[in-house]
Amino acid sequence: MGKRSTFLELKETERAYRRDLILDAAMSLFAERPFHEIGMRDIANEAGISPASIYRYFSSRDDILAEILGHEVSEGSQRQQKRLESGRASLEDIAAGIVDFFMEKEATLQMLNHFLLKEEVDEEAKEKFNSIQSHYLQQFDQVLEAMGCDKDNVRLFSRAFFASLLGIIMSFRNDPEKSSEANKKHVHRLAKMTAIIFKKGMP
Amino acid sequence: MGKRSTFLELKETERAYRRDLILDAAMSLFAERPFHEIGMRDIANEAGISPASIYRYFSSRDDILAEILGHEVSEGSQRQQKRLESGRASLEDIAAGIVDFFMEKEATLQMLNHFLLKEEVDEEAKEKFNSIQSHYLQQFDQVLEAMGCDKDNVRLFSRAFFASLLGIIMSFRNDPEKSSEANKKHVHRLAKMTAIIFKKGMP
DNA sequence: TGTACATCAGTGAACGCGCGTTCACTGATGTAC
DNA sequence: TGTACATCAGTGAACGCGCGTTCACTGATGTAC
Repeated sequence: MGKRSTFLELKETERAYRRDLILDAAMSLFAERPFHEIGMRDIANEAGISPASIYRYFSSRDDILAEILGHEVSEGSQRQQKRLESGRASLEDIAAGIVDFFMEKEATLQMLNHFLLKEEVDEEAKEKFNSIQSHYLQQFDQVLEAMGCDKDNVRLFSRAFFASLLGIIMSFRNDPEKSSEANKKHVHRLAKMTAIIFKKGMP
Repeated sequence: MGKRSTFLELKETERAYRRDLILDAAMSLFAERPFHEIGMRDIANEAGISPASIYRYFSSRDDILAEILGHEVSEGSQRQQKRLESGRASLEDIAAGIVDFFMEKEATLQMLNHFLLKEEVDEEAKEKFNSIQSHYLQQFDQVLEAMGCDKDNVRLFSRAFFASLLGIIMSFRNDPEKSSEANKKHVHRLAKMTAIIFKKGMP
């Protein structure tokens, strides 16, 4: 049985590896273009396989989106941790990090939005998204605790703060009357101000 | 020439009236169902005309959306003004009003989002949206000024505040693990807390 | 060593549906002379 | 009073396209005996 399980494991490893190849292909596309424009055929093409093959590894498009969002969020989380450990991390820095993250990853923002707004997402993907969200928010609680927020009230506070930043990014990231540089600056300014305000009001 | 212009005016009035009928039909649909589910055929049907006819009055679906959003926003604005004039209007009350407004009008929230996120909107609709947005934000500046916000710094502050509320509503309005009542309560709590924090930090 | 069978990655082509928009046309009403 | 013409609301049907997903199949690899 030892040998047999090794074979099986190998198979699973290979399978997981191919799965990742598809995800990588998709992620590299999403890094370039808005996510509405990227279909299963594009992903398949980029990965060098046929569209039908994707469904051997993922149950739906939303499933892929959720998976990618998970990757991105966990990457963002790690950056946040590092910033925290490096010491230089006021609430403003945290906010600036979040802004940078999303301004750099338009597709990720759109995916987040997709799951926050759409209702006919398939169950599997929806659950993945919920778990990503609650996982991240919990981690964010800890970040704020580490910044000195009162432990008993951190939950509400951190959710309000995070969602506020998200709203600011979504609302002002793309004002067509300004250049993209100017927009970035504007969002940063708003985020900084908000961070300062929240810091003053931190429980 | 007096008579002729009267005829023309009459015609235009009738035309505007028919236009409004279409908008009313659309609005009553959007009040019931999420806006992704409502197509031109549905609107035409509700208005009792053919889909093709709609294009005699509107240049595109986005055009209708922008128009409706305009109506809704101006209604919301009026409510806000009344609340302000009635005296009972702390920053918390303003926030609660905004939350109520959007929680009651899911489709409006989705339209707002649609214009904030999509990029291939036709020019006419885009311009309408921009004008609605900047108009509302300006009005919101005045509201905050009336609450005692420093005139020189009100712009940034009011934008940050409004976008924060929007982010909170979008993020937590629809947590599938809670009932819709519980979600509403949760959003209200977050909004209230945010309002208090912003009040403390008001320039 | 050989044969029958199971498993599974991979695929080209098609399914199915939705949906915004346009086309070519009809019919009613008003205008010019 | 009548005729020719312009204007415009309104329409049924079709266009055109996108796109997620499934189907029926092939081919390679491993397993059982």
